Amino acid sequence: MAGPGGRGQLMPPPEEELATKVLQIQSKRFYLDVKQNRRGRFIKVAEVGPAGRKSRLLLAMSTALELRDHLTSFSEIYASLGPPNPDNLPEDGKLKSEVMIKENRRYYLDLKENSRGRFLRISQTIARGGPRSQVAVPAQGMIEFRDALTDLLEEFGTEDDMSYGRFKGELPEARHMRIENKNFYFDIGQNSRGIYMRISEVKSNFRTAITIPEKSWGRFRDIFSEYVEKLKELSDKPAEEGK
DNA sequence: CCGGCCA
Repeated sequence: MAGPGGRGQLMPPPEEELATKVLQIQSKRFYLDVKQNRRGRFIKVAEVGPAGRKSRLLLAMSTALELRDHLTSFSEIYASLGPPNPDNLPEDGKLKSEVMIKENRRYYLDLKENSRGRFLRISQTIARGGPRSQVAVPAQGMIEFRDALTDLLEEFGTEDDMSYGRFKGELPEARHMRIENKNFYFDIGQNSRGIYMRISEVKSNFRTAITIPEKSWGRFRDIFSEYVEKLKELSDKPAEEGK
């Protein structure tokens, strides 16, 4: 019920709104809001359809940056596509797909085509089988959408948010590990001080994380191996008095 | 002038 970070409703988290951009793309309106709460800055994307139907999506700034970069390659692919041809569509209608993984959230980007035309579906899942929020951007509007994100990121992205670019695509992918009832997430990131690994431990409504600079990974590894050896010695040794 | 969706 309570999502990660939900700590009861005594004190609703103060949420500050920093900026809003409104895009009109064909019959739809998109609101891009930069907001900020205790957990940091994020962009809320809200889609309002012609009948007032709404759907929304939350993006951490670093995810927004990644999405911005994907939008560039999605629009290149879109531009290179010939006229719609129902005969040679893939089964699922997907012309190109990407997945972005951000801690316990997955974002699926799919350039799709149906009888109405082409569109980019951006959908977000929290845990497996969990709620799914999504927006569908008409393919014609991807560039406009990307430019709006770029503006917001340039103005409101912190140095850490924006520094991801240099190594993008070269840094190892995030990993996830489930051990008993704990989830561990490993994310490699980069900021002005260098590369780091963030290890998050996530339980139902609790999370903690540490950030380990890349320079020290070797020492961490040495300490781990040392402990692994020590424990092995202990368990190899027949039971007797300690020390 | 919409309208897209269960990994």
